[in-house]
Amino acid sequence: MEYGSVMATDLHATNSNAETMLEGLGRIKVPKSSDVLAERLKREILSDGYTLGASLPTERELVSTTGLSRGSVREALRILEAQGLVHTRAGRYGGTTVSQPTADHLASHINLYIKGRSVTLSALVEVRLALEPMVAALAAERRTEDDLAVLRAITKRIDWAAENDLSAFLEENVNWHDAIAAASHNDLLHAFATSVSGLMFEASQIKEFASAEVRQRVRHAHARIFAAIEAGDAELARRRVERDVQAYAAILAATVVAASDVTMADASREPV
Amino acid sequence: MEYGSVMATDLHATNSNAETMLEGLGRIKVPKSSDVLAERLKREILSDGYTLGASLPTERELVSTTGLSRGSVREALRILEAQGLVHTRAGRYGGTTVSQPTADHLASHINLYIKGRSVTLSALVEVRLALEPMVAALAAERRTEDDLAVLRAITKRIDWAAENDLSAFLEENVNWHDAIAAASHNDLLHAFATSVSGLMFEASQIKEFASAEVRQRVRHAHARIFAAIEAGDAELARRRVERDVQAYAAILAATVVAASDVTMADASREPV
DNA sequence: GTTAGTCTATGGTCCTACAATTGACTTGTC
DNA sequence: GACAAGTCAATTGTAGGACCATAGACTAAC
Repeated sequence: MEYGSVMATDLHATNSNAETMLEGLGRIKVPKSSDVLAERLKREILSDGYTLGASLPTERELVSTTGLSRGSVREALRILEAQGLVHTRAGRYGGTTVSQPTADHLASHINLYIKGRSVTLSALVEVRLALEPMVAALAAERRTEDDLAVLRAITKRIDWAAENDLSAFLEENVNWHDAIAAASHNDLLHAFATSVSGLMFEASQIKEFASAEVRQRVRHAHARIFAAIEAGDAELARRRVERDVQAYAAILAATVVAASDVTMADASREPV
Repeated sequence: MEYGSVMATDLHATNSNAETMLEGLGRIKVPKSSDVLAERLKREILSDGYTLGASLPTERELVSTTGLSRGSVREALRILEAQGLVHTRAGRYGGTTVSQPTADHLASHINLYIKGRSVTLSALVEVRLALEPMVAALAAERRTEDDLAVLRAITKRIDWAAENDLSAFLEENVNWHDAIAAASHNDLLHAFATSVSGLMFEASQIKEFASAEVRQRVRHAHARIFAAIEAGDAELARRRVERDVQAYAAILAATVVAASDVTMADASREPV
């Protein structure tokens, strides 16, 4: 009862003034079906229950309930997967299940932003200067015995690598900072700090500025920071880290001719 | 020399020792073709030239060069699109072009992480306490006249909304913090600070704790912070923001019974 | 009871065909 | 000559079908 021939001139009605009767509506965007589905599923996952391991409908069920093709459904699922919201397994009793974005996932996107946008090294230093002191203060307040044990183990490896294996030294250095961030017991802060300082040290690597003197300094700074965290002195840890980061930034700026011009467009790591 | 039949009872090995000759290789994972392609393209986009607007090969070209099906190619492109690395347009002379992840994009992923992982409100406060003082200090050093003009305009709207429209008040409050972050002229810091404080105020909204007294306090704090930034006094701006954030956190903690137990699992906004 | 094989629902991949889109090109009209 | 309208063609968007690969559960055999 809705498609009388009378209405034939309604939609794509041959020219005439069909447009002028519509006022301000600018640039209508027609979303892709996969985007729409992805958005709807995301909404459901976030708002509703959908506890952690819960299963979404199978692809073929989604096809029949949404009326879309399987290809579109799969594209939507790839989007959700890229966002870290779902995980799919093949095989019987497989399917797509709800999952949580991991810290690595977030770090990967942060890295993409930094590299893609050519964020300057000096901007990175500023962010690090904001994050790391807080990380250290919280770590001092909350570190467990396990946290300390991990830090001691890393310190031992750093001591060895400092005189034997340069790239191992840099890698363990990243691990050290990661362990401190973990000891803060604040997931979000951990993810932020890790990806930022990870990229900083990556930049250090391509600049090859880790001279013997610098390595010595780093070890000394680590020892002082560790002591403050071990003692549970938040303010002391904060101040020492602040000094360390500033010193590191100064060295980096002195090594690189003009740090403010350096961007992060270099070799691509493999984060996710 | 290590797999005598004597050791046959090792794994679940009754039949033959075919496995034992292979040493440590655990759990072989077979990646999906779309993931492989997405990874390769991402690598090329990040490392190589591929200047901003550059065009990737068409879908059908990718099909013929990679040997994959068009469906797999499209899934790979959806992944890259979700990462903000490419943008596709239909039609002749359309295709997929290289783009940069936007700040909104990054903020969206941060929000997903926070909501998905049920980050606590107190953790959010800590991160904010790390970021905002630095934001204010940089803003004081670098703010342009335009930045100040924007802030003045927002302040005016806030003053009006504070006594007339509660939800507008909260929204403009977010805008105010966003404007400060923009004035820091550090993209990464801006993105971090905006999404974190955005979520904080979202939490405030569902707690409906913006009493008349709180609104008055907020306006007063804004005025003091603005004055410091306008004067270009970085240290003053830092201290004042620090105090403000702490005060805000205290009020929030007092309103909510136990702030450390509150998570960010509420209605889903629409970020990207 | 342990092993080996079979079953089957599910995702993974490929193929083909057509619809929708859109910028460039061509033609027409004044 | 300038502007409008229409045509064209390459490209993405979508649908539908077919088959392969995977992997947990079940069953049978030893």
